[in-house]
Amino acid sequence: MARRSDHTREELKDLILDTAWTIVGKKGAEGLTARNLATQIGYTPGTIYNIFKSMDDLYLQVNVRTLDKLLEVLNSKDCNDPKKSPAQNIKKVLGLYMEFAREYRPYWLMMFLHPLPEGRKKMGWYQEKIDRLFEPLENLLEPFFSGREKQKRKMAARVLWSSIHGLCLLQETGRISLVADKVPEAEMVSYLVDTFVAGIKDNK
Amino acid sequence: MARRSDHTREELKDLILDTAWTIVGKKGAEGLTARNLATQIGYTPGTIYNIFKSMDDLYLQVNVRTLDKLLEVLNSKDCNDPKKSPAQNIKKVLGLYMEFAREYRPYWLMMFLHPLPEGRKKMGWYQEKIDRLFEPLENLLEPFFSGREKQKRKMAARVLWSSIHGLCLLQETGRISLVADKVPEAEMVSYLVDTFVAGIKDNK
DNA sequence: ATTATTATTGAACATTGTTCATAACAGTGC
DNA sequence: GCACTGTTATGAACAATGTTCAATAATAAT
Repeated sequence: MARRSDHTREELKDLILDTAWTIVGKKGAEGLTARNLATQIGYTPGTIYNIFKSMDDLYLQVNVRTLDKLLEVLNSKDCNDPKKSPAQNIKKVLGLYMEFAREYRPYWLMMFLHPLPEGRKKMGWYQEKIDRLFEPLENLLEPFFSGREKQKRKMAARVLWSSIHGLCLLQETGRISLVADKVPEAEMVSYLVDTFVAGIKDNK
Repeated sequence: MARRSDHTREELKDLILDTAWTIVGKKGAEGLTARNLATQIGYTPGTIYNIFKSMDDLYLQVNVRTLDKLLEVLNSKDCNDPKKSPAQNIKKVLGLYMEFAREYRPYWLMMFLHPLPEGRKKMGWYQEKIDRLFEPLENLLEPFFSGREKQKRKMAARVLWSSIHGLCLLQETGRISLVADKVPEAEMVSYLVDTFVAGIKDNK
């Protein structure tokens, strides 16, 4: 039996979350089971339930960590270089997104593919956090829209974001052989942005 | 005990598949369990394993059915109306895709979200079937590319398809509040196609 | 009828998440 | 030191998963 004073409640929470993080990194979301996790930290399944309401709760916390990392990346200075054209900055931010999806694949897949718990509607704070994913793009699209086209700009950001998101999903799940005939994915991002941006300009 | 001559092997396969289909429709992929299915057809779990190698095998067969339906829709005459502009036809086919995703949501989600079995790489025929999803778009994009730009046309089709796919995924999983401020999704499709097509023309 | 074949069964196993009475512990008061 | 109190970790137990496989029931063949 683990000594109950080995860790404070706070330490234990961190320990569980950290261990969960490395498990997901190594074996994916499927590998994150209560018993597996408990064994690794030298406790038993029940302990986890003293700290987290459920496994889904723990999954969510891992997702939050992933989301925070992603938001940090997308808000980096590199994506708002005044010396570069808007299109270049947009390419940069979308490229960073794609890079993140690959580098943190198991976490990223967990965030978007792993089954969600039922009562997910009550977590407004989580939704708001996710919605912040659009902000960098919205800002970068500013030069292309007038002040009263804010609505349209928001829509453009969401459509563009969905596009890159769809590309990543097909890429990372391997469900569809996207890069048929060996077209590098970076070229696809580039093509998407160039075409879309050109379309925005032209479509006014 | 069910009489062994109640159904031929072939009838049994159809019965299982049909029942599986309705279960997924009602309760989603999660509701499709061996025991649940077996009970509904008046047999026992073991019987399913006489017909299908595993539950994953059965999942795959359901996906095949879904995929066939989808391919049929996307290849309908409505998407190749010579009286309409290419952009209008493209809108039509993407709109049909989105409609399908909503109408057949549980099946569509199962196809793209449900965990895949490990040895999925060996099923070339399934991959080829999925790849046929791009064909309608590739054809509709023909007017915009010269004969020797076939490669580029393929890429454009994949990028555009991924875009609508990403939109649908975010929509149907409800993970992200895409339609913030009540922008109808049809408007987003319209905007995507108009912008993208305008970009193609301009970007040459 | 007897035998051979084959389809169906259902108990069994290894996994899940989850609960909860109980035991082990740390602290407090005397 | 001892008894009491409150917290924390436990691990057995429950339900439900996919899956296997010897036993059995139903049919076909002889």
